[in-house]
Amino acid sequence: MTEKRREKKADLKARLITAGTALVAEQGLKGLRARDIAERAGSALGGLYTVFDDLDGLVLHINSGTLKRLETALNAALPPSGDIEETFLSLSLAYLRFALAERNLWSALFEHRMPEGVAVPEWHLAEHAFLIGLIAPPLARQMPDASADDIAIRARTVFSAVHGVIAISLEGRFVGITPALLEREVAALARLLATGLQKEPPSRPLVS
Amino acid sequence: MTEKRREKKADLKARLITAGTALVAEQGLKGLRARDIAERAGSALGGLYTVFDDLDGLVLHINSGTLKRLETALNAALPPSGDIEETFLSLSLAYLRFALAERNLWSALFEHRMPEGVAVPEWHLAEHAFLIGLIAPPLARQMPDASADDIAIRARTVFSAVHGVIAISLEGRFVGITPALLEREVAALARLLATGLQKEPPSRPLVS
DNA sequence: GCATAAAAATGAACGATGTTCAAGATGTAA
DNA sequence: TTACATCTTGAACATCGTTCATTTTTATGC
Repeated sequence: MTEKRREKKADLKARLITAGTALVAEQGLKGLRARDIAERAGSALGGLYTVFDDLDGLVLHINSGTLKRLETALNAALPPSGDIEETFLSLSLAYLRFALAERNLWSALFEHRMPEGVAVPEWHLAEHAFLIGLIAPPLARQMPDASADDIAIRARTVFSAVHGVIAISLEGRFVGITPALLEREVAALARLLATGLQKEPPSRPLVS
Repeated sequence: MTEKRREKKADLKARLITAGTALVAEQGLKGLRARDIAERAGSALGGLYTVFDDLDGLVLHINSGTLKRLETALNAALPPSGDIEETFLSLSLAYLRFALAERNLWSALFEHRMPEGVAVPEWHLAEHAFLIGLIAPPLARQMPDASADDIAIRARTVFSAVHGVIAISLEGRFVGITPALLEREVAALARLLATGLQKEPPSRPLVS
């Protein structure tokens, strides 16, 4: 029965992620402390480092859980029709509501930085792919001549634009904006993106 | 001559900001250390705390300088015509180039967070206003019935959308994208925003 | 069951960090 | 020059992430 060891380790890992998630939700990523996590998870300080290489490893797993919940929320918001305008609008507003509901955890997705020179592991990068997967299909219908790569890039642009509006707003860097107005802006942008972003003619020269 | 004291203090402050700016440019905001700053500025460690309350105060001033350079760069990119499409396109590409040229300093603008519960000081929030001021005038011409507040909000949406595309790309969270393709996406978005974001009819209901 | 070896959990200790403050250095004014 | 006020300094402190010798727990052989 070497299985008991596996179970204990898996249990500790789960408890650490749960504790870390709760702490990020309460105090934000900046307030996350190894000692607090260990205490909350009912383990010794060193226990954390038997499961993860360092705090960044734990944060990656916290963010992984947040991404899974985001995926669930966005999938639930997908309209059955597949109409691009309806889809973008519904996804954008669902994204906004998720960001508001899980503010600190959502922020942690984008605030977290690996140490200088250390890359985000491949398995975690791949977890972001579903976002493109949600946006690309209706977009592809509207860009019949575009390659799959171009559609993926354009889908990323669509996501990034909506994300930018929400992120800048919730960061509170500019003048504040009411939730209702933020919804209005997100909706307006989503509608515009749904109808306007045809494939750019590659030959059209840019302003230098 | 109590002036000599003022000068020395102002000189120290300038040296600290210069040193901090250089260090952020070289190693990013995460790599910024009080001891490194003091050493490079030729002051004792404690000197930093005679000028600033804490490191956040210094970062605010570093970011302030970055914003001023950004303002200069964007003003230089303003086309004489005042045409909205030309303006948005030119501003967006200038913003992208600034972000690429001063990557770490530009990142610091948005990465930096005040400690839990501490607000960004008013004087620094106000320094972001020029961005709205650049975008609002051509937008106002296209939204003759909109209030000044609505135009400011819409201008912020325009900035945020372009910023989002650039930020997500430079964060490298999704699959990488070449600089040329990023320019293409930014240009496509800028053009779309220039022509498409009319004032939203306030009565139009949103999808629930 | 018991003894023994292997593995894992523990928390004191380490190095690095931001910040403070008593002591010394420097500037101001008579 | 002297006496006072002010500023500068860097050792000391508190707190952080991380390590690792020690202790405890688990697995194995008889």
